[in-house]
Amino acid sequence: MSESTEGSNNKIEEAKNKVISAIAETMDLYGVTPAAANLYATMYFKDQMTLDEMRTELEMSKPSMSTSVRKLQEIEMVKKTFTRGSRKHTYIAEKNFFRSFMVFYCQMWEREAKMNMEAIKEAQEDLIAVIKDPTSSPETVATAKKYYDQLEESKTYYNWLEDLVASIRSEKIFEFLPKHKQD
Amino acid sequence: MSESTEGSNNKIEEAKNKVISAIAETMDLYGVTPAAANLYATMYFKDQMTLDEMRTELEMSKPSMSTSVRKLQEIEMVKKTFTRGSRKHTYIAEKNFFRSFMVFYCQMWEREAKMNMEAIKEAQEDLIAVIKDPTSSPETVATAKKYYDQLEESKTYYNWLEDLVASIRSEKIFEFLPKHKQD
DNA sequence: AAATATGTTAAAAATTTATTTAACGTTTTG
DNA sequence: CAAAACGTTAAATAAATTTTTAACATATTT
Repeated sequence: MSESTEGSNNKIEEAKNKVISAIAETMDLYGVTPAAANLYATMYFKDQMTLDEMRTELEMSKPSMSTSVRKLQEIEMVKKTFTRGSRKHTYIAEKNFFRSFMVFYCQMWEREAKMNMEAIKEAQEDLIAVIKDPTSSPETVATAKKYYDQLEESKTYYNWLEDLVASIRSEKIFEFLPKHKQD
Repeated sequence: MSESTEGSNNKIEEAKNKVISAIAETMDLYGVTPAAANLYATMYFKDQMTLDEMRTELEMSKPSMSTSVRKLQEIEMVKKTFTRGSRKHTYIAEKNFFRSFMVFYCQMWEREAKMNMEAIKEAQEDLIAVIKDPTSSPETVATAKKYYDQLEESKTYYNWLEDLVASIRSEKIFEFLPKHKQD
């Protein structure tokens, strides 16, 4: 290879590294480990990778790569692919950020809505019992009512969150907010 | 206080605790410390609190409360209020989850879009230089073009994220996805 | 002005999380 | 069937984060 083409190749690596760093840094905030974040960002520029390639490329241990790739599969940012002829498992990165967004946030929000709604329902049942209890003092009943109403009010938010999830899953959101190029 | 009203009050505490636990647990995933998560969830059922009340209620150190409350102020889930007559600072929790959602995600997504767009722009400049460089081999040029196109494609996503942020900030999103009760 | 109240910063300790090394279980190859 | 390849699990180490204790700065009261 000529020396100047080697320079061009280095420049390509440099360009990739800038994007890899940025992706990995923002992924940190998504609750994945640095290893997983770096791994995904690296795979974003690869067609497919095996565990051994991962650990060579990132200079990390194999179990670390194994764990990271599993976590990435959970949030569907990486898929396992069958490669005939190879004993090694091969993995590819999901390169469509829209799909990653969908899976990640829908999972997260659904969990949040479900958990909190469950707790709210139980709490409201308790509060109703207090309100109906004839031995509760008027102040106690008033307090129970206040909290009941506050919780009732908050349901609006969780309903909305669930609607948001549904509109993303069904892709209806893209009718309201279309995908487009430019900038 | 009669014994049965005391029981009712305990029941109210129990009801609150269920919701506090659920909120705190989901907040963990939002990148705040357990102390901050518990603090917010506790404040959600209070009118206002001082640092000393916080540490009494959560049985934690004052610096921990001080740090937590500052973090919560950053993401605008807590505001400082002026209470005349009191030397102590008083804080109130933002109880409108819609507003918390807006501030938190808009901050997060804007940061992500900005950071990654910046990196993409720089990377694309590098890649164009490689493509234009007459000493680059045809394969190198092809590779550079491939990455350039991949990055160009991904811009669509970041543009969309920014549109999403704008539609949340302007509240236009609620025309598409209205807030409503029921369930 | 001294003593107290309030909140923050800095250093230390404790806890949690991430990563690695080592061991293990399968499967495959020679 | 023994040896090697591959991946995972478990225990140990390393690193990072969270929380606390202690010291400090500022303002307020007496």
